[in-house]
Amino acid sequence: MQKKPEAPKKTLAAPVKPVAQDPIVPPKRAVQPIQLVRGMRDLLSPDAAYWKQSQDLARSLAATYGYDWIETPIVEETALFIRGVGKATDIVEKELYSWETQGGEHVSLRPECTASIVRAYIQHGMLNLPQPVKLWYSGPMFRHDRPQAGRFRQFYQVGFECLGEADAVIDAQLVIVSWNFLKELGIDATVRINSIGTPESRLNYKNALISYFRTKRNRLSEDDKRRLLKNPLRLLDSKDPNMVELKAEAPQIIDWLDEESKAHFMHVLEYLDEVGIPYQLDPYLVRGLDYYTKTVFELYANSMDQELAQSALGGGGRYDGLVELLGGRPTPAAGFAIGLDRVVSRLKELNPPTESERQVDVFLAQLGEMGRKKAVALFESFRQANIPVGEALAKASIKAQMEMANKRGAKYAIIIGQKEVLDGTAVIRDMDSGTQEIVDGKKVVHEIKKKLGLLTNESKSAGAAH
RNA sequence: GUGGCCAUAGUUCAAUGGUAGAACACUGGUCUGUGGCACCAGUUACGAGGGUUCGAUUCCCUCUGGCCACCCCA
Repeated sequence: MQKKPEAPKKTLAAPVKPVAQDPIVPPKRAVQPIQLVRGMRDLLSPDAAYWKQSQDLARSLAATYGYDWIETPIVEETALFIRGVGKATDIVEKELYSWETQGGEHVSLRPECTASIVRAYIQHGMLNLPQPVKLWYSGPMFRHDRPQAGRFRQFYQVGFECLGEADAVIDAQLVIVSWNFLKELGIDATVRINSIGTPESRLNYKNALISYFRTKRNRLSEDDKRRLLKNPLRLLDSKDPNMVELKAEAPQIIDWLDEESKAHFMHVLEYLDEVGIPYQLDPYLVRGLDYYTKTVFELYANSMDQELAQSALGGGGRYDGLVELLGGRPTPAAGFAIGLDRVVSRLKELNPPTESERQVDVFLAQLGEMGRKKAVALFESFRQANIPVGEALAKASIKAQMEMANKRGAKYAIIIGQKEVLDGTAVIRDMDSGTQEIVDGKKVVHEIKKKLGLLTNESKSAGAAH
């Protein structure tokens, strides 16, 4: 190859008159590629196995623990979340995707699913079903938060909710299920658990906390002063080093629980002890949603190297007041949700993806137009026989096809060229040994079945009778 | 939402005030009858807009997106 292009380029360039009538320079690209919307992402095929693994496990746990499938809409009336999650929470205050529809409805993308489940429970009269009603869900949630690793604006949760039963054993079993979920995926996690009592006892505690911190007001950071006014419970998980000291002296919620909540919490812990679930009592654990009562818990990944910021994998608790708050009859309930995005990234770290691309046992290679035609038909025969076969029908070179066969880990390559078509045969190549045999073209599927050990005794004789 | 760092081929990374290279990947060839090797060739990028400048991918501003910390949580 000479450098011929030089000349034509110049001759082409010369006659172009710099008319410059249109100042718009032809763009390098026809159109600009469009970026992802902030905080959104594509889930791609190489990760499919991890998603499937966790979703399958959720499904099977649901079956064994007796949870029924439910899927609620992604869009709900905004009021559901304002009432359900709580007006003063971060989720509602600054993370809600809300808009007004053409019809004037005020709707939002769900930031979590519990409120929707409760709405469905009320709406479908599930209180008439045998109690408790146990439901599980899996799907995308949306929060307009600042994205970071492990934090997306559309993220996926799988959750279990148990409505209509107040007993502490429910709380315990929910912790057990969520723990088992992570455990069976091979994720080492810690349960942190606490009780925040009834709304009344919590209010008393809140007041005690406020008066305690008021006396230390001058030692609080601006941030913490704001929290003291807005959500004093949040002061407890402040990371300000100053707070560690102040916290130690602060009243603890445990001491402010009513007798019933205290007993309830003790029962929950006893059940957990019985099953041997490791947990940490965390007197500072208060969840960011208003609806929780009594038991609250969170699951954290135990990271091996450095402490990851986004290590919260899930959480849940009891929400005895929520059904009533959303217009149903007073109904006790509890549940949890686990963040699949973080679980999947954890799984991926734990079991790095293997190099294996789409593996097939058999690869079908063809040569020449006649061979290709035959191969198209033969591929269909394999499909009917339910045997996955790789192909590159659009490729002409046998070499390229053999490369592909190798890349996809095929044990056998079937080769059909001009010659085979004329003879009514096919070549089967053993990719490991490199040996080849010529078989009757009509029996290729049968031969491959035999080699792959897919023949039962019956089909063996059936194949022979053919 | 606040603050900081960052943005170059599909990916991981270079270089440069005079419009860009490598590796891997991809496509083709050596080789219309055979893969795991080798060699050769080729395609593909300065996130967007504005400013400074004779000239900007490089400097400045804005936007967009990513990462980190906070906030909060999954």
